[in-house]
Amino acid sequence: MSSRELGASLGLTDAQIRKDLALFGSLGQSGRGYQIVDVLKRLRQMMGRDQVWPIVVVGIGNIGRAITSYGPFKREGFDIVGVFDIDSKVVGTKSAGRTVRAMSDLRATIVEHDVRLGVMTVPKESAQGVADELIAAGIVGILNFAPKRVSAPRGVSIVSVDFTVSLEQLAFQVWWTGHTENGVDGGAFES
Amino acid sequence: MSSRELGASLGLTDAQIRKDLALFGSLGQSGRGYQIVDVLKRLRQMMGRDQVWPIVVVGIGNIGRAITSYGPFKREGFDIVGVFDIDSKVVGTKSAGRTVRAMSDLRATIVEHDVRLGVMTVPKESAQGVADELIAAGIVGILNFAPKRVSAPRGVSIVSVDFTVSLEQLAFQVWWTGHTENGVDGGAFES
DNA sequence: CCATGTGAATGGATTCACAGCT
DNA sequence: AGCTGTGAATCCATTCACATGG
Repeated sequence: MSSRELGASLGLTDAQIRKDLALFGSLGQSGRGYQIVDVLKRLRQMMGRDQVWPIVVVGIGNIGRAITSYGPFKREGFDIVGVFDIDSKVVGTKSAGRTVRAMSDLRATIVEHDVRLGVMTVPKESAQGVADELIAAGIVGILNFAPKRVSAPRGVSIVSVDFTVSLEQLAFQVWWTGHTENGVDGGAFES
Repeated sequence: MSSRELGASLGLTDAQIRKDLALFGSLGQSGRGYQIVDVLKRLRQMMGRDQVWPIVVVGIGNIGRAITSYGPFKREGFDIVGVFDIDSKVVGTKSAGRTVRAMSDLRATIVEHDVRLGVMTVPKESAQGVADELIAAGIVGILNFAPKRVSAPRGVSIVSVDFTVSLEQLAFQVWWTGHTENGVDGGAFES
């Protein structure tokens, strides 16, 4: 596939594609374009995406259940090795086939599976406390769904998902489109 | 508050803050800084965020329920005026105090409340179909939670939330941090 | 001939630095 | 003095354009 084709399907110019890919070495063949399967493999290797990441999910409310039953994670190399909740009424029940365990089991699971990533779907009141527990147990990356900033020591990454921000982004695009008759350039991920 | 303080708390330079705010007019006072409450009010007005957006939610599974019970939407000016599902077993039940309605009621609700935004939390198989229904009923912005690209005609905005992307972002940050001993600059939304 | 990889040119955004206001 | 708003300088990403390789 040529950089032109690749770019067209991603909404980028051919030069952009070449410049970016060239950063990772000479992945194409002059006159022939890119062997995309090989390129993907190379990129995945070089960006640490050729491994399976074990993850834990803490907080089995609506979002927690949605996460545990979310198929695409597996295919993208994420393996849920434990789901946890504080609430003793929830502990012992099943979520997407997995038994919910008590927080007291957290550390053992993390150590056993060498887990580095945790998904946190808890109420905002518990967010910082649970984050601290995760970090104390050895987690170095947290995907946070609570609408609350969580602080963590250097060396621990936090990525937050805030539905409100996404909805605001959408409202702005709609407003702007109606306001100017010009669409918003959503970039590569517009749809 | 001065541009320096504002910048520090957002991870930006003072010059950046001043340049950006100046785009919207002279919102600060020389020698005194910015009156943030006023500035926020001005910005909200100028960016169409001083109105309440009625929204509908389609698909009352785990994510749909999470959305309907998500408090911050209300505070940020989004008002859920209807929740819908295809499944007749779900129709008539309650989600966060709201009765789930049949898809046949969708258009009437949208017209009645002049709804322009829809949140779509349906399986990926139904995503395009439901999107088409929403658009046909007059929706011009869709927040899509299905792990599937949805196409829409010009003039309709789509914002997709893909948990996998967020988790990949996190995994990359963690990997990069461990790989280089340098943290990743997460920008303004790092935590 | 076709398409990459890459220096050079371009353009837009960030930073500098300071006149002017409080 | 403290701080804004803004031209000028600087930086950096994108685009251009072409020498080189298949």
